[in-house]
Amino acid sequence: MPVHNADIAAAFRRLADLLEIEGENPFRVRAYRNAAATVGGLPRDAAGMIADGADLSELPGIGDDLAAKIAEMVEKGSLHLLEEIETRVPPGLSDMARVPGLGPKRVKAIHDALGIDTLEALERAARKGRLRTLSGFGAKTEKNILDQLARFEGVEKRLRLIDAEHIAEPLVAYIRGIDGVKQAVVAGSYRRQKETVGDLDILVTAKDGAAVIARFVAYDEVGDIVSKGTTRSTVMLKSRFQVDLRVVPEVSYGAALFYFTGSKAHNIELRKRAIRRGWKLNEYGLFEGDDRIAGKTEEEIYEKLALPFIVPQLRENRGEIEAAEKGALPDLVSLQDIRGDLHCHTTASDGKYSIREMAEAAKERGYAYLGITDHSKSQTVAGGMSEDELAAQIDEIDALNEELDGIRVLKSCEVDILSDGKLDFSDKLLSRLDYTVCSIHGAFNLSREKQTERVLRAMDNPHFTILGHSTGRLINQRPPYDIDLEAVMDAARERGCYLELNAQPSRLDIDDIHCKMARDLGLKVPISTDAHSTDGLEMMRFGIAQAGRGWLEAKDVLNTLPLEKLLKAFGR
DNA sequence: GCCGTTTTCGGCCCGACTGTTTTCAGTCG
Repeated sequence: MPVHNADIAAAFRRLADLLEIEGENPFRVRAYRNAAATVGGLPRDAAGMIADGADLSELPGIGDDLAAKIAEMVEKGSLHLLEEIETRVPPGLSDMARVPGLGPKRVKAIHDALGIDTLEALERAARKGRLRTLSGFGAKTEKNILDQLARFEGVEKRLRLIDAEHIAEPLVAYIRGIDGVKQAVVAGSYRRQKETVGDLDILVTAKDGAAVIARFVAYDEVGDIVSKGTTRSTVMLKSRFQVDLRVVPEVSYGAALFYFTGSKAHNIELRKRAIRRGWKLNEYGLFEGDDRIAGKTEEEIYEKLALPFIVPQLRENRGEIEAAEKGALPDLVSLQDIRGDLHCHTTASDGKYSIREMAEAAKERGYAYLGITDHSKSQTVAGGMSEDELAAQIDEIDALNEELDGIRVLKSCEVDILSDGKLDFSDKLLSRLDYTVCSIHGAFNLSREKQTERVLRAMDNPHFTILGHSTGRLINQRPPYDIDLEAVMDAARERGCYLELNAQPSRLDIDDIHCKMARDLGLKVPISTDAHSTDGLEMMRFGIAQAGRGWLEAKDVLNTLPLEKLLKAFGR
């Protein structure tokens, strides 16, 4: 069974958990966690890199030992050290360590004293009041553990960025209305525009932190107050979504914004950079001894550290600091660069509006073109068109283009890729289109080899242009199907095809890491909304956010091209 | 386990809050 980066990262994370419970050197533990992040964020499968003779020890945080362990995983599909530790440390302990409030030390103490190694046994012991007999544990800790166990299931899910916005916007508006609040902004993964957000980190500047926090915890939606100090507070909303608030003085705004935006890995790199210069960087500023030499803005912190400003989307320690040093940071694509949308639906299949209405909405957004991509005949549940209906739609679009001014409607179709790799319409009909978006809507469970083969075969069809939502994942609902996107991208480049970045907040497919892979391969990425209504065109901004996280510049995005060049790129 | 502008050993990011202590350990972000 081929081993993928996610498997290697999971093994390293598990190893780190178990080593930590064993009381191993915390820096060794951190090395495994860092390595998990590095491998998980690689634009290519480590297996392929090794096959190509790459030296993985050149990767940041990967030395000879970890490179050898990655090779071992790739070769054998398992890790000897992990198996060995699992014979000493019961696997249930790593589950216990995931209970909020329980860390490696407490888990070890509970296991050593009471022999507990499952969540069930932990709950029984807490109910019987056995935990409080341990030194360092009291009645309150025991109750907290019980409370956490009660809500343990179903809590872990991260919210889609769009859902987080719906919580954050009214909350920030409320905080801005509190007396004495100067600035209030959401930092964290929300500001980095990650596809999902685990909690909200809100930064406030004000003189009297305690007063602000008193009002914050009184917000209507607050369920439980987890902690409440004079500078920070954590609450759990009634929706079980966590919000952290931090109050700092205005002079520290930039430093705090930097600190709470993260990512943690990016922050640590910059702190080390400060240390090398004999300084200290924390959420209050950049300090030389007791003197604050920067901190009011993020820009001055980067400047002092001899770096150009790095936008939040790039702050993942995935090469952005090295790029900044070399003056090679990407100038990220923005909404203003987009000239049109290449994937949307109308009443001809499962959309809500006519072609004309969609085209007018696109024109209002300042677009020069809009591709109409209704479903093909196999998509019966989504009102897929018959051959005759698509033929009629082609004529309708030709006539409409005669009438419309300032926007060109492109003739296309979201054509099903059948399970054998054939396309769902005849070549003769497809040849009348400006381009196609070809998508998988069924047979998700094929093996990686078969699924990849299926798409490559479809791509052999000369009328194949864009692969729609390339992995089929639905965030928090459905995992991606197993497919070798690297092979697909290579094939797409050879054949003049493209992989879509679907901007739907539940899809964002391809993801940031694969966007970067496409960029590295020189493969332009179309960013499309898959809109089923005029409002749906608005989702473009989520695609732009994901593209930025994948380092895409305007030149890397297909639909920044003006109409003539776009048609040329389609071979028309 | 990694790494080098104090470079092959001896460091490794930094601070707030809670609960248990009575000066601090554990956890979290």
